[in-house]
Amino acid sequence: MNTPSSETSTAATVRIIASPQSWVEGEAVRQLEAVARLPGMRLAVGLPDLHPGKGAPVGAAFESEGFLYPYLVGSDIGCGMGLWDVDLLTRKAKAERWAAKLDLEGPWVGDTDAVLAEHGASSTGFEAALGTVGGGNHFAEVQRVEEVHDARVFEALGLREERLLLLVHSGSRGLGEAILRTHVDRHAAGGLAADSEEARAYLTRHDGAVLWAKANRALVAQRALDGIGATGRRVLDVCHNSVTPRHEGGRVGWLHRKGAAPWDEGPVVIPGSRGALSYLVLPVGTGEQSAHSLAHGAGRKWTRTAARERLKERFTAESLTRTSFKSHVVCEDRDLLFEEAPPAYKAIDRVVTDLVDAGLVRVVATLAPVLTYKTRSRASE
DNA sequence: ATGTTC
Repeated sequence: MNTPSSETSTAATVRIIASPQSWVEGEAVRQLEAVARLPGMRLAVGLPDLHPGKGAPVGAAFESEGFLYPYLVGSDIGCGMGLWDVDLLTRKAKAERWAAKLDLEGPWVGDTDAVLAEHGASSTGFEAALGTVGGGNHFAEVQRVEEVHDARVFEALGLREERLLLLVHSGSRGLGEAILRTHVDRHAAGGLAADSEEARAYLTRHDGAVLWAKANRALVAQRALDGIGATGRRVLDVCHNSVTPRHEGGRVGWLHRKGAAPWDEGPVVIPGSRGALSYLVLPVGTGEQSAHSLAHGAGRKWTRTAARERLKERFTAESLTRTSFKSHVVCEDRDLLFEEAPPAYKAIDRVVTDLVDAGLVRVVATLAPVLTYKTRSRASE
């Protein structure tokens, strides 16, 4: 038998950061292992919200060398979470009134070029979607502070227990999808040599989409704040779908995040389902074991189809527009309401506990939903 | 996830 060496050992390290209590679907693990066998792959990490995706798993981070993989980033390049401190007291919240009126559908009427420029982004031809949350698991949510666990960090962020917050989950809409399609048409799920012209071209468009998505979250926030008659200050904004270079010891590693929040960009919010707490956490430790990444949410437990089938038997659509927190959900797409219902997701407290136990984060505060905006009916457009 | 299913 040959002595193992770096030359003969090509498989990446596979690591799943989840306690036995955190249920992870077998298919997600198989997908993680398949990604680990791709050329150049060094490390494949599943976070506790790991679940199956289209070919590659979601809730995962991958480090490669020499090759990068647009397919692993997926179509929603730049997707992420932004948190705003709202200049309004929680006791002044008018959730029911806001739920009846708030409307973020349709193109935003204003100077989109100026909004993009503010965020270092430029026009792409997809500006009709700028300022819209999109579909799937995207949302804009007004939240209140449930409990402060680390007052020092909470106050250092300029936050106040009695004030509302706004969390926006959205991405690059049709732009990222178009960028991935260009790649997939030619290479399918195959990667690109990192030093190739095609890789440079992809990364240029990718970086543009990351900035565009950040601008999009800011405009969604502005529209939502206008809708509730408030102003806000952005506290944080992190991307969980991207590929970025990491320079270590003269080598360049490519860090792919697919539904994985950054460990190395300060505090992040890890949202639960739309009927659960969200966690404001501070990354701690070294981040090495988790590829400098964190869980990005609760993680889907049931497929969209399974959620529709199971939950339509148990709940009326009307009942799902209110939550156990007495918060309101604006979701006039009936199927989406069932697909995104809380039972379709894993328990967020377990996911966050796993991150705490792994020495990756400290909980700063928990945030409870007041009003979740998913979508108004298309008929109103 | 998606100017989706003109």
